[in-house]
Amino acid sequence: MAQFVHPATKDITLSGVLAALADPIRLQIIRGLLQESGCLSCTAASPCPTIAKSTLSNHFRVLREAGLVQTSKKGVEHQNAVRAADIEARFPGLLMAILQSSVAEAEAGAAA
Amino acid sequence: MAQFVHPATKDITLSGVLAALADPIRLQIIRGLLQESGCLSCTAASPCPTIAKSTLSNHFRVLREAGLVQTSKKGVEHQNAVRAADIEARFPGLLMAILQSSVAEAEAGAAA
DNA sequence: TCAATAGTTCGGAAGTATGGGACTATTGAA
DNA sequence: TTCAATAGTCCCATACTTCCGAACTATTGA
Repeated sequence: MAQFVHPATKDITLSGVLAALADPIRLQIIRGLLQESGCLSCTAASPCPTIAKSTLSNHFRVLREAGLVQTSKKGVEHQNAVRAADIEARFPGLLMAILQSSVAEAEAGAAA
Repeated sequence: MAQFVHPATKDITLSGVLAALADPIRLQIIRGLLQESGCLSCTAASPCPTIAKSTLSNHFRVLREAGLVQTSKKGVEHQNAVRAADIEARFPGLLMAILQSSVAEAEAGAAA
């Protein structure tokens, strides 16, 4: 297993990023990671405890392959961090706009 | 068939928008529509002539249901327009950020 | 060495995309 | 009115992805 395959910054695709963030669970994972200033284990980053481990593992694989998170093995856990700087370098403003939209949507939903 | 069902502005979801734009073909359709200042027929908006009509129709259905385009019947054709103002009202800056990222990606690809 | 914990991988069920062909609706000509 | 042409949609079969449970691997600690 060793280390995971992460795409280079230049290999991050817009479609990949959008597809990864189109899933509400994955978007929440990213939001959670950013709130905790990065570095959470997979289960700690799960937005909802009923999700099966295998499903969660799959979500993290998608996020890794999209270039959104960097995973490194640390003992028995995996440390996950958002590659915010890489995303910003490749697609300036994109991640911020999506996260702000996510907040806007949550607020509108709460107000309704 | 009459008119199509378009979601209200407040019913546009972030996941729906991201999922719709995660497909490169649909993203190109949106870019094409915006370049032509809206209003293109379905086949005219197709980025590539080899796509089957049924597939194209399906892409437009996804875009409509996501709230990204407004389709109205005009004679034998369908007029498609991007709901830029609605998207901007619901998710300020989002569409612009995605489109700019799309341009950035195309330029980086061309430079490589 | 054995148990516990954190993730990954495998396999089946359910949902989703693609494209071919048939269908509907409008237009224009005979 | 009737017929052909054109623009899209609907239906179906095939192929691919997603989700979850179960089995597996790797690390830690007793």
